[in-house]
Amino acid sequence: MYRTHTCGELRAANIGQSVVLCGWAQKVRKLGGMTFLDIRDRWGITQLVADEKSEQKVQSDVEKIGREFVIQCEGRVVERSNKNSKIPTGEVEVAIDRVVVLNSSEIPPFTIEDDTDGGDELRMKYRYLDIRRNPVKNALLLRHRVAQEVRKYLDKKSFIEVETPFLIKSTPEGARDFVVPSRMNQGEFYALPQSPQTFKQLLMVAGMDRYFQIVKCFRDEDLRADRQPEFTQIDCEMSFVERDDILLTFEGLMMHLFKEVKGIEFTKPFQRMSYSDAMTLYGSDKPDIRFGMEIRQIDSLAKGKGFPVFDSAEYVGGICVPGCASYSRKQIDELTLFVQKPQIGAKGLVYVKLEQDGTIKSSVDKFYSPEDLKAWASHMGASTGDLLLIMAGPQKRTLEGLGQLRLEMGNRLNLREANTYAPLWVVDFPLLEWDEESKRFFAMHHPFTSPILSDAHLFDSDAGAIRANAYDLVINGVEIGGGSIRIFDRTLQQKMFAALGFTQEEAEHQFGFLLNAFRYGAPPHGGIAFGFDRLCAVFGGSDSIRDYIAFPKNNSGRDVMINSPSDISQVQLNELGISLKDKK
RNA sequence: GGUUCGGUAGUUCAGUUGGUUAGAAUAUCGCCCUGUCACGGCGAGGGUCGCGGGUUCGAGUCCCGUCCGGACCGCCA
Repeated sequence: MYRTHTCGELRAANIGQSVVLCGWAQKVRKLGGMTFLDIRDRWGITQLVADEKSEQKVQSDVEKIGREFVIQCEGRVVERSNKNSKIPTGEVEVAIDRVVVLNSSEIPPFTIEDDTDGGDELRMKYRYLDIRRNPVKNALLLRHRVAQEVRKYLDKKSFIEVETPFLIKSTPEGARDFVVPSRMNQGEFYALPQSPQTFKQLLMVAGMDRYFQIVKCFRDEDLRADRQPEFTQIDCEMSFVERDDILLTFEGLMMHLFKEVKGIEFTKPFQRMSYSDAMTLYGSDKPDIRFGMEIRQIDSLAKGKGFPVFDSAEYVGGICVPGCASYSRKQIDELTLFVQKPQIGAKGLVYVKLEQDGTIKSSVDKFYSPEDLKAWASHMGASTGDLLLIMAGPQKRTLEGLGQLRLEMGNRLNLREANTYAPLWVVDFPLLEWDEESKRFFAMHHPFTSPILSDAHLFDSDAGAIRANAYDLVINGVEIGGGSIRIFDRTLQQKMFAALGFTQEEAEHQFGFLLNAFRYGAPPHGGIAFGFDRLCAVFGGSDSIRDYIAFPKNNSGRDVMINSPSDISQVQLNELGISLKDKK
């Protein structure tokens, strides 16, 4: 045994014991006659001390220890004369009897401290050092805790964990596939799964009834702070269920996680909102409902008064920002620039200030009387001291722009507190999405999503209006999970494929295995998948999922620690029957 | 594919209209220091200013190109 205790364990109750600790040297503080040495491991940090009473060898050994040396120390637990209330082991220290350097260390490229001096790139390159730091270490511990609680809850609810293959078949719908060449079948390729979607449905046909898996998924698309090429889902599917059975089961999972991991109890069921309400009120299919500031349409009040911008717009609407009537010209200009960014692309921003003295000032005073503007204010629920921000233009874009402006104002007014959690089910998504470029419908969720059956008659008349029996879980404006009731009827599935522009042959070629399975008695089923990395980040109060992944990739999909992707040898290429195009 | 911000000491950054020997903090090393815990004091070493080209008497600074990194748009069923 290298050690008797961990570095986070010793308390006043241990005083007088002889102990052996192992860990990394965090910091050596020499004070002339005495030396303090902090030793650290996953569990915590303990102060070691050598002074005049220590043997000469101990004193000189301690002085040779540098940062991040791996050391073993034998000593006696003593009470500190100066206690440190900031750390759990702060009442005691270990008087060193013997210290051994198990391994020395080069000087690390950044400091191993909570507030490190290292930038992101460097930390990624030396991720194994970064993980020694508390913030990253704690993120991984949190992730472990969440995973364990997921398994505990789902196991209790009779779900079983089944592994599905990673080397599968490329499909045309959805994200770009990562592709793996086959040596034994030259010229052919596996694809890595974007999710185990079809396999979990096959498991339902196979009678497993309730399946889950905490599983890696792969999508070859450009990255963001909350998107990695490989990420983890909590993937679930249930048989003989309707939508509400699923919502309640997984609302239960979320409540369990919030309680066990965060100590937060939800007493009421999660709010539910239709996709169309989410878009009209929040300009987003993943609204942050921690704060109000809902969008209001004012077409009927704003049009026909001679202001050409509004008169010609498909949609006029705005948000009421509480208490911001005092915003300066400069602040309003900033907001105008914000909505004019190419990412939002608005033409401009109209403001109406409801001043404290009861007067109303706006950027469109020329066109609207104070009475007109008062009508806007009362329609938008504004009161004295509030600021109305109005945008106009094409309906969808303007709503989305207002949605982004709303989030920006929420940030500016600190209305998006990290420790407040507002979960929300968004339901009744459109089944199909029209793509202008290819002039065809795409499945908004995936091709196996069931329409709401009362809408199914619209397949031939107005397919774009069909609502899907699909749902997303949104927490604090982050899409945490989504799923649907699946089609289990062959005729309906064929209508769906037809709407997506698949011929019978194409459908057979791509999804024949699933359609075949459906010939042999598919139960009604549905499921959901949660973004595990995002869920952990939300629990940790962070916008970036990277700290919750032990070894993440950077913006360009590179692992800067192992330097991948990388070349492979000509021998490997030959074996695979692959020749490379010349780079230009 | 696009927009935008950045790249200067091991690290995080500053560096004025283009002008002497490129600075600070921190880390590192040395000396001093008996209760530190962001220890303190004194001192030292440490630079391909991402790379290439251009403008100029003179470029860290201006221009062009390129590489790398961050955020975002497109994309992500």
